Amino acid sequence: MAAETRERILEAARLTVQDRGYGGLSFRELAAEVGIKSASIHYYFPTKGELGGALASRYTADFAAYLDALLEQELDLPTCMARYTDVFGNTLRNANRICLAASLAAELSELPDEVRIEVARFGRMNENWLARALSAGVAAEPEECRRRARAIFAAVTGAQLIARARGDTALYDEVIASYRASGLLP
Amino acid sequence: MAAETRERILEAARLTVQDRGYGGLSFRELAAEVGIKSASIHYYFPTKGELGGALASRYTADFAAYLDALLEQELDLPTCMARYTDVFGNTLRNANRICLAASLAAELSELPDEVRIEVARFGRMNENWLARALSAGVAAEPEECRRRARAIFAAVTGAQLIARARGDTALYDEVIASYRASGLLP
DNA sequence: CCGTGTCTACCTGACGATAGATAGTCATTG
DNA sequence: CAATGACTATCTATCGTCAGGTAGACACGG
Repeated sequence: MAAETRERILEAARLTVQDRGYGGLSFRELAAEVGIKSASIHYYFPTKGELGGALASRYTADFAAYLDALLEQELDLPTCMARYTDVFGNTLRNANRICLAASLAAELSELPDEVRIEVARFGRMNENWLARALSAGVAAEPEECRRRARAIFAAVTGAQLIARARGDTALYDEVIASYRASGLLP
Repeated sequence: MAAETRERILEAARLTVQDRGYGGLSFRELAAEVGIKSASIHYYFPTKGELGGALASRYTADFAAYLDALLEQELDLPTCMARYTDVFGNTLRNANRICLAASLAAELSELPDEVRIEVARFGRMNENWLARALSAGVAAEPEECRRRARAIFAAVTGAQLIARARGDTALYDEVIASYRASGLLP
């Protein structure tokens, strides 16, 4: 039970931000969900900015761990990409939530610096991973891989956002299929 | 000066939401920008939800008007698409703002119903327009046009979001170029 | 084995700031 | 005169934050 409360706070905070944004996250509501008092959250995270930073940092780390394990399976490129887009698809299907970084990016000017930095880090991490995955599959030049990686990350993020805005999860899969058909997605 | 204040409120509110999200919009700050008192805004928009709804509705209408005028110019398809992506690019270059609907979509669960409805309407409008533009240029079947239209709208939205998150406007143009190179964008 | 000190993991209670909202007032304009 | 458009003043709710307290666990010197 030691550091478990800290985990539960981070988990609950993540789910809230993915659904309602950084502004929709309040210490009191969060505390009620976890089953403690709001002041206790300050014990673990002195300020909201530190909570947001820890949250985003953790998110990137978890995401990266999953993706790296995926790359080690040495799947063929289309399957690997399908797994990648599935991560975002599952988030969407799971109570209509979007990528934490996308949620935060929309409110960028409202964020403390430490959170903003983490949002950018998440983007770079995805870009790096995608570039690696692409270069392993096709013999394209590094710069072309990087450009394509950015495009894929942006496109997948957008698909998630507009599918949710329309309240239709199936739209995500349809858009991803269209990306594949057009040649954007291997 | 009659209905002019109302316009100034809507304009200022739009800029704020595009930068800081719906939650970042407050009556007091907005009033200060316009040069009136917060109570006076309630005269025009009794609740925040009504302000948000009017704002999003106006945004969609203005956007649609511009796009329809674009279509009437009967440009070739690549040029037409370039004009379309330029709209989002200009928004981004203009003080690092994103599409109003994308900003709102990220906070979807925080929005009053009337605003949520308008966000979905904006998406449908873009999809409809893009489908029309595509069908005028290439002899593709209607359903294929629609799917492609959705994909383009999603991809462009995503490009805007991640370019801002990374704090690099040039990233948007690069991603758009990559969409074109991969075949997603005509 | 007892007492003292320190640490963890919370809690109570309150702070000032700010949020959206409203009732009532008043000057200007047609 | 009556409608319009803005005002003052205030309400209640909620926000992040903080000072300070407490119950229990653990270590250690005598």
